[in-house]
This record gives sequence, C-alpha cells and structure tokens, in this order.
Amino acid sequence: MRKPEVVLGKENVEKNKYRKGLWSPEEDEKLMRYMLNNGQGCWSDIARNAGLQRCGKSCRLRWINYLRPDLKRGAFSPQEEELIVHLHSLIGNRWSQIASRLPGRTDNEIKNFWNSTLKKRLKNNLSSSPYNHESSDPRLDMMFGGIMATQEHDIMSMNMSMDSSSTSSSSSQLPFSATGHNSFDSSSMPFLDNNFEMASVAGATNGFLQAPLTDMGMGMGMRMEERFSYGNLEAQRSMELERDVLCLPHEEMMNPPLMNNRSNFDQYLGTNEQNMNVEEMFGDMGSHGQLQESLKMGNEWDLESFMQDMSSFPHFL
DNA sequence: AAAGAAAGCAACCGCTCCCGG
DNA sequence: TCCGGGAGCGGTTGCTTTCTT
Repeated sequence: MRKPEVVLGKENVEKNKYRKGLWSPEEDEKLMRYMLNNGQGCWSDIARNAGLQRCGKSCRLRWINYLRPDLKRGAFSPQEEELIVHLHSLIGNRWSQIASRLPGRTDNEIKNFWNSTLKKRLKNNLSSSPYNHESSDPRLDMMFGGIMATQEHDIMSMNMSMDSSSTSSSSSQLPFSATGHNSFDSSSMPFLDNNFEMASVAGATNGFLQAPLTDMGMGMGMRMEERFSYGNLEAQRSMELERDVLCLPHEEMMNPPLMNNRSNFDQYLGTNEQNMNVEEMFGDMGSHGQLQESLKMGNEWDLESFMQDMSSFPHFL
C-alpha cells in the first residue's frame, strides 16, 4: 500500500486506473454522501457512481472501517478488551466474528488492537515469567496458551513434516488443546474460577478443536519448551494419545484433512462430531444446551448460540 | 531540541467463498 | 458443472504519531 505507483506494463493499466493510498476528505465526503443517499450495493458501481477513482474494494474498506455512521471510535473499554481476549481464545483470529460481537467495532480495528496492544502486553507478561500464574492480569495468562500455540504452530507443523498448507490457516490455530479433562492444563487459565470449570472449557472447545490436533503436543498440558524439544517419535506418541482421548480414527489423525480454509475446517467439525460422545466430551457444558445441541446436529459452530451460553458466565458478559 | 525507536493505525494484497450466468 | 466477478476475510505493510534517550 501507499507505495508510489509504478507503471510497468499492460497488466498494470487496469490497476493504475484507481487511486491508492490515504483517502482525502473530499473522497470521504463523496462516498459518505453516496452511501447515505443510495445505500449499499455493488461496490464497483458505488465507486463509479460516486465519482471516485477508487476500486470497489477500497471503497468498501473505507466505508466499513471508517465512514460507517454506527462506528464507535476511541479506546476499547475494559469490557470490550476482555471480550476480545475471551473470544480470541475461543475462535482464534476470526476477526470478523469477534467484531460482530462488538457493536461499532470493526474487524480491522480489533485486529490492530490485538496485534499492537494485547499481543505485546502478553509478550511482556511472558518474558517476565512464562509460567507465572500470579500475573497482574489473569486474562493474559489465558492468552498465553493461545498465542503460544499460534506462534508455535508453524514450527510444530514443520517438525512433523506435514502438509505445509495446513499451517496457513489462522482459523485452525485455536489456543486450547482438545485433550479432554485429564490433560487440560488448567493452570494456564487461572482466571477461570468455579463458574467456569476446565471441564467445560475443554468440552466446549472440543467441538471445534480438531484442527490443532495436527499440532502434535499442543495439548497434553506440555510446557512450551517440552513441545519444542519433541522429536517426531515423541510427537507421534502424543498424537496417538490424543487420538485415543478423542476417539478419532487413526487414519484421520495420521492424515488430518487440510485446514487451510474455513470450509474445510467447518466440514471437519461436521465429520468429527459423529466420532465423539458429546456428553462425555462436554462435561458440565452439557447444561449449556445450545452449543451441545448444535454440535450434535452437526451444525456449523454457531457463535451466536455459543455466546448466549457464555452469557451465563459472569466473567465475560 | 533532536534523533531514533516503538506504537498505532489505515489501507493494500492475496486468497477463498459465494452466487449467478 | 464450470467459470468469472464481486464480496469478504485475515495477514501484512508502511506511514504517522508518540515516546524515550
């Protein structure tokens, strides 16, 4: 972005029709006026009809991230922060889904906030004492697991000589290990008190945590150093153990479907739920019926339903 | 006060999904 | 069923602002 435009050849002619870079107040006004008068439609038409020398994509982004009248500006409140942290711990980098739970906030805004503020705060927390669970902000302890899992993902995947494409999806990089009650390292989430048992967490996440199982050793309550040092043999052992815990067919564990896009991921959920004993896997979450029901039915995971369930947990909503 | 570093943020890029022809 | 275009998403870049030395 915002690089000087370079005309190199024919193929760039189309691209160079459009302006790039920061929006001027005039452009903003044009787009704003057009949108308010005509409403949303085909973005390339909007760009043209509004008299903007921008591509539709650029207009869409500008509208969604900046001009939309319902946008809330300013710093994130502690509640919003907490919600972001929590949602991210559950669904990973699905910013648009997270944004949909925060009225007036955009996915871009949340993503930036996460990458700049929260991630760094976590890092600091981490460097001072990686396994110190008496940190000032317990939420960060929870995030610790998530972020590290995410950052480790590529390394672990490479280590296992798995299909590299499976490493490209952030959607599959979910922080909790789906290892069931026994192996879940609850000490990494000290903020979860009795209102939110680990059994519930493990259960609630099991439904959509098949993907990280490709990250051998991501679960099992292992420390990061231990996971890093794991060779293939150890990794295979832990994989087998996880397979047993999850009752996954061996073939599926050995050849997990590629998780390089959301469809595959969701599809995978649909296929694996039949392998799970939902009551067993969900533990106490069984009383939070909608999510369980959704998974039983093989539905795509439904954030709305889940958040309704989560609303009974005083920590978050 | 100046320079360099860090943080914040807007916007682009590349990819996938979805839908209509 | 295939193909192309539009929309949406997440990752990344790089400019601007703020902080630190």
